[in-house]
Amino acid sequence: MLSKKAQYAFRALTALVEEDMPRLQSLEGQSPHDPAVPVPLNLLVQKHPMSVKFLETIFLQLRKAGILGSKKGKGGGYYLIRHPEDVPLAQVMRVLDGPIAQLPCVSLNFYEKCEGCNEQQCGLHRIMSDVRDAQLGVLENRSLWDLTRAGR
Amino acid sequence: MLSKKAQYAFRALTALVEEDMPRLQSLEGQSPHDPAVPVPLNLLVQKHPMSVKFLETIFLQLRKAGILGSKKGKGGGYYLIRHPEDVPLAQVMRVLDGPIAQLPCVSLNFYEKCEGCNEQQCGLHRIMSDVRDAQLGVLENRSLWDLTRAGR
DNA sequence: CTTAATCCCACCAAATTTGTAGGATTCAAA
DNA sequence: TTTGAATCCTACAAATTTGGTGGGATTAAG
Repeated sequence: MLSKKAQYAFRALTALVEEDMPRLQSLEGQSPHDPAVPVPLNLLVQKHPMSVKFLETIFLQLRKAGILGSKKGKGGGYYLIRHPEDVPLAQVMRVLDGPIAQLPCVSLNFYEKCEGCNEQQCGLHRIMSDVRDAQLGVLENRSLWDLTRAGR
Repeated sequence: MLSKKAQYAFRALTALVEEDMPRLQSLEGQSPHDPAVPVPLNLLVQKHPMSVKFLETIFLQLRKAGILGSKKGKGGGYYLIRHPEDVPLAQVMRVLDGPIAQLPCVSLNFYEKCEGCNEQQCGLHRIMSDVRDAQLGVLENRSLWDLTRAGR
């Protein structure tokens, strides 16, 4: 299951993208030239009620991971560094929740050898690799942009 | 990620199936007529080192869920009620770890409505449904039997 | 100078996970 | 009928993770 952290993050990021919508739509298909406008957290929290303090720690993580940028002081806030279409959900989840795979020994980004099981001939290893591939097939190909487009 | 409980369970169940192999192979394709032989926990633990006490609580859960049967007393132990091919991994995981889905509102067996999000037009809901389907596509179609067959 | 915002870090309470302890019960075989 | 081997059951304990909170420091606009 997704942690509350990731759930809050997705809600807030959705709101952030929607806030940035006018600018993003200004140049259809091409990357916009206007710089992103920082959105303060309290604005995002108004749309989806949650603790500002908690969201603060979440967005801080996302900033350190290179997904968000920030501007301090009055008129500051957070903004997306890349186009929302270029941020797969898998990346957000890895930053906040760690591995996506069901076992450390099948994780692509958080691999750890499992002691006492020969990966070549371990049935569980093979099956969980299939599960991981199935999950990533979706999560690497859906972006923050897709979060805002409700109907298919 | 799978809990230790589920990981231990899969290891022990693999050992249990292997222990029962001669009987299962007696009638290729057809269900065997010989009754299953109870295997005591200490035998399973010898193959994959782990706490007997902990495995006890795990197998107790699996028995109450109708996956395992048990026989008490001397010569007793646990045995599979159905053919290993008829026990999808998804079922074992649900018993021990609960929901497989990433969100309660997309879970088939542990559904809970998420407050503050209209499921019809929630982008996250739609995407996580796709993830769930992708996972179940594997987990509902791989069984305890597949755990014992190493090479494809 | 004031106000609004992020930044940073420590800490905390609750929940969950990962077991352990100790006996009660059942059954087969000596 | 005694003994030993096994499951059954419940409670509890230790460790880890989760889900936050608090208090300030820093930065920047007006």
